[in-house]
Amino acid sequence: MIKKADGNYDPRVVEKQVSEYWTKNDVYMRLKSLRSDGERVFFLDGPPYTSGDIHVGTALNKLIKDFRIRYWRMNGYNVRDQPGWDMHGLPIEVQVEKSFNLKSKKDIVEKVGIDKFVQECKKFALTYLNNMTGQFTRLGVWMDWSSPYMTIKPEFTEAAWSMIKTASDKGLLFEGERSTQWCYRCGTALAEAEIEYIEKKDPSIYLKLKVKGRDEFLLIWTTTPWTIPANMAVAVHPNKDYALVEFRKAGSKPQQLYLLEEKAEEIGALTGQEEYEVIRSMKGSELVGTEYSYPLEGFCQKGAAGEWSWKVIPSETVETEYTGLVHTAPGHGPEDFDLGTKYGLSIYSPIADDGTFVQGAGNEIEGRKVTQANDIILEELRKRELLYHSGTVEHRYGACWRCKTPLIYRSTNQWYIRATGLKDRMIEVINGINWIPDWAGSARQAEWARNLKDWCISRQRFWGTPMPVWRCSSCNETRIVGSISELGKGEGYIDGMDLHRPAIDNVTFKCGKCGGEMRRIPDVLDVWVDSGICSWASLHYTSKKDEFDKWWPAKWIVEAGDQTRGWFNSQLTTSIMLFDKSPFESAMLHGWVNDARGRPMHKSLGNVVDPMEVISKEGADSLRFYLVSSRAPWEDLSFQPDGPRNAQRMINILWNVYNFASTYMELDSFVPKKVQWKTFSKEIKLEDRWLLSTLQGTIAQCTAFVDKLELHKYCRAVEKFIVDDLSRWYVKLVRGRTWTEGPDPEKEATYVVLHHVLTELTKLMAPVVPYVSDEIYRAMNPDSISVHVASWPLANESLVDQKLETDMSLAREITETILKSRQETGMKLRWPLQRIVIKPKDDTSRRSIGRMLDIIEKQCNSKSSKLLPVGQEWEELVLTVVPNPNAIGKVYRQWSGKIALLLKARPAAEIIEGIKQGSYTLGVEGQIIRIEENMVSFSHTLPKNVAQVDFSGGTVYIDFNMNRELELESLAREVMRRVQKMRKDLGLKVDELVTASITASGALLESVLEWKQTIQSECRVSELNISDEATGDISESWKIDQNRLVIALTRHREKGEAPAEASSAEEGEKSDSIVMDSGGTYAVFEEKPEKGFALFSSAMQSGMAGLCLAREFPEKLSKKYGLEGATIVWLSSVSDKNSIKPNDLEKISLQISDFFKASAGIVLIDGIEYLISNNGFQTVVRLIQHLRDLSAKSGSILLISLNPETLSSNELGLIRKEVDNVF
RNA sequence: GGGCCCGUAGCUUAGCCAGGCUGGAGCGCCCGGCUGAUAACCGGGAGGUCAAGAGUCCAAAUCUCUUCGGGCCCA
Repeated sequence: MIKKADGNYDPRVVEKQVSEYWTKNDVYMRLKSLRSDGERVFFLDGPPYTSGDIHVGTALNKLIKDFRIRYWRMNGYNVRDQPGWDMHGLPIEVQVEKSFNLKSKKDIVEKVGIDKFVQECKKFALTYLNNMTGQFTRLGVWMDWSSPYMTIKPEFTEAAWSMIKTASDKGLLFEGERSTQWCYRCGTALAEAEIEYIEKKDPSIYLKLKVKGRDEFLLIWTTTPWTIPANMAVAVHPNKDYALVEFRKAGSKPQQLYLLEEKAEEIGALTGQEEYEVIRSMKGSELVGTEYSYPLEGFCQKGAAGEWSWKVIPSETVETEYTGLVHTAPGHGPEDFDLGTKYGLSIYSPIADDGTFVQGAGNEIEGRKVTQANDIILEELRKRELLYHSGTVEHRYGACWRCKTPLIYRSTNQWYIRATGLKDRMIEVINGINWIPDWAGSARQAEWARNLKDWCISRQRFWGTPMPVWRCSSCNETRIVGSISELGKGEGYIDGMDLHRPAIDNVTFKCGKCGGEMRRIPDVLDVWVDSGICSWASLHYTSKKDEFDKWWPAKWIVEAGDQTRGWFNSQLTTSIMLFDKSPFESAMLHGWVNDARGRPMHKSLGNVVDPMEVISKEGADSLRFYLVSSRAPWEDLSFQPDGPRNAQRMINILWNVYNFASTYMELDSFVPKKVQWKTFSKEIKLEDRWLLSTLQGTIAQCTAFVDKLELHKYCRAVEKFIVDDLSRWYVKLVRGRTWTEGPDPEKEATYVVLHHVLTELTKLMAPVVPYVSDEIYRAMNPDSISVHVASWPLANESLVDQKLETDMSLAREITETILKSRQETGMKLRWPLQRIVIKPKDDTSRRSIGRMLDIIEKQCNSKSSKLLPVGQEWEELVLTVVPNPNAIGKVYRQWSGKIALLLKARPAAEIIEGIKQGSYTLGVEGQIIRIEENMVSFSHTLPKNVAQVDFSGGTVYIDFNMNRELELESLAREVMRRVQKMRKDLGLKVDELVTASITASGALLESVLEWKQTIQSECRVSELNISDEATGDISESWKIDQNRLVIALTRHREKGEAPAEASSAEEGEKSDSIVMDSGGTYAVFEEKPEKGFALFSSAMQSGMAGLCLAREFPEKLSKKYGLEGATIVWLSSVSDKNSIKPNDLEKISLQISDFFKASAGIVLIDGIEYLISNNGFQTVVRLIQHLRDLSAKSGSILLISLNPETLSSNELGLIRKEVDNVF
């Protein structure tokens, strides 16, 4: 049976219950096994980094994945959904360093030791793995959390080694000295992907280099004075125009500088030069070979001399910026390096890995950090009068994305993958991938690939996959280890050993060339290697080739846009090297989640939104719906704090529909399975068919959107259906039907429809709001496991009725038009309209409106409605004749004015009729005047108090005229509304009875008298007094149409008067402490009615009369419980003068009400179960409701004893709601 | 400097690819309604030079070009 919704929508309660249900019933694993025979889909999770809590962006990422996986599964696929974790690398090292309070890389080795440090890193990664798993789970993400892939596992190490071995075999691995981006805080090289660009203020200096043997200078510009010691040359563009310019300024010696000719004025202005003169112009090429003096001669160590050292060299890459002469330090810049290599310059880089100048670099600077050296060097240059100008500049500068330290270029020995060699193939492969959206691949990824650089994969750190390179200490021979079994051949290998540092460093090999000892080089791998190989490492590629063959490559991956240079790139590179193809068939991009103003979330900005906090307030479903619905997945999102709350509102509307449906389904014990669709097809009304049709359209739309991954559009279609179609229209239309008591086919048809719609709808919503959809789905389908096990709904074409949808939308339009007009007129919906008259513009409209007339009438609260035939005017319109004096005057000059007057006085219809017949005649001064068609026109005027409004299919006339009857009814509704409002203000239960006292005058009084019965029943007023001076617990007065209205309400019980619950709880279970107030209704849940009878007899002892209904034979009972003086009625089918048949509820009701009328007393009903099994649960509940009202009115006590085992917990709950207390 | 994305109401956005009714929503604001789904909900209103300009076209938020502004990535 369907159970009523548990109160209002509280996501916290719902999500807790649902997730407990999932866990308890192992729903996820059951789903997986149900799909195990389905077509295989390899979904590959991009591994998040285990170093903290999940971010809203991470949440969005997993949501999209979860959505698609659920959708696949609903379509029968067997999805490989292993989540992954990226667990090595600098961020964790940095945090662990902090936890040990370490200042530098050296400290790790010296103060803590690599072993302990690495252990701590591992612990850290695992801790956060657990933490984040919990958070993703709470978000409702269903992936295989019990067996994720982790980049720290041996299979990853082995896969990485095997990849590097292959790269080496293919000649794509090389070691080389290059100028690389270096983080001196972390003491390691970084790859392109690891650089974050920041705005940084730096020195901006113009330096004069003296041309040998002349009093002329080359003017160069740089932001890094600390690289001047390593200066080896000056580069110029061979084809650009340069000049030797003399600058003059009063009080200073003129100076002659080489620079770009076009920059002369600008550069002169920098130092306030008064005039400048171009001495000589030349192309850059003419400057090539010019020799200059090393500017810091004697101050610091300089690089080794070569043919081109400290000379001008040509370079096509020089741009026309600043002076156009570029300071070249091959040890400190990639382009400088390239130039240096080309011209045989010394790759001089006197900087140690911690960013200090090495010993011997020069007395003043050795041991100093590069940043400190800047000032010292500048000072020295100033002394030497070589500084033309010194200022500052703000520019984009690379920083370590882990620790934010600005990077330096430093030439070091690193290992590279020759990605440049893969460029062309990579672009081909990219073009073969299905990118969502298109431009992610064709524009972005391809663009990245075109600028591909060799990939520096070595890192001088500790927590990472070790580089599989061993090197002979005597002959330098290297060996690349490609597998664990190969490692096993080494000295010091222990079976199953941890493959991390420092253990791995103890494994040595004997050099095959010279017999010396080969030791591993201390580097670890870039973490992007770990994630770059995960598509096959997670499949245990090196040991289980069959798994690889079964799944690889992945069907689809989805990550944020920044992965173009990150994970997309690393995967493509490794995979093309090994397999010459992409490891994924399709890749989707998703946007960033920024703050409300569109700025990225940063701890420093204090604008970070914690998804867990949102979930704890608004629930995971609301967060999910908001994130997915608010825009196209690939666009950035500005996270609005209101967003999840609005989503919750939408879910709440759905919940209200469910609440509405389930309330009545439960009352009527609706069992969906018993319903045969066909049985009800006759009872199904227009609105039912309309909703079913609309649902099919929604299903079709949603499916199309999801297939295109336009998830936002899918969400909007769902929302539109729920809010507009289901809640605002359908429920409104069928409300009336559900109020009918007793069995009623039309009502049941509503149940069938609502049940069907809620079932299909929750399936449709399952991927986005997994919690609430499962709750509602299972409530509607109590025998099913979960909505997530269900199949994705299929639009049923046979239920689609396009015509009906069109007609209904016309009906909605007319209704809205009328309601709007009511509002403009000030005619409340509560006031019934006399009638509406609709004039359709054509047959189509008329047919449409005709079938919808009932609906329109009801929704507009009109007593009647009329649909005119096409072309016919409403006969009640007042037709007015409008004479045309021009036309009349032409024929009957002198009588013109008189004719006009006469025409106006005649009935218009008569004139029309006459003209129709030929002409209309009238007599003027004895003459017959013929009125032709052109002499008159007609206009319609509306009758009094009638409004005319147009809509797309015609015109509607709304009769706002009131008559006495309508007015009285309207006023009565006004009174009822006010009573209800006061009830609400009093905080009464919906079904609680009150006494009312009303003061009214005039029509209002008449209305109250006329509608007294209705007011009482509608507002649950037990006694309604009309008095001159209404008084009660609360009273309020109004003025309605000049008539004063005072309503006073009196509660039957005050809140403070019913402390039974509280006191009994405090005092424990003692029955003598149980307090039953007169007027109350109570239940005793007990297996045998002992306590019930004890309470009953003690009430009688206190002087109350007693009536007892029981299944046991009265005499026996009386003896057993000592019930002397009580009236005992035997509930039995045996005819007896003291017995009532259990199915004769009327008689039972009568007997009890007679008893209550006689005097206040106590009634005990034992054997409620018996009545229920004979009459149905709902009927009995209604009886109890009726009796409790009577009991309240008479100040009696109603006591029910029942065995809780005979009812469901749900039914018990409903009983509980009907009584004041349960003992 | 280059590539890509974006610019629509106070805010968040739909519509743009495939040009065509009066540019739709939600939030907020103002006004009203409803009270047997109700600490809900519903209706109405105000609020738009569709970033700016030019072009194509019978017709441009939509296509083209230019400019401006924001973002991401690369130099």
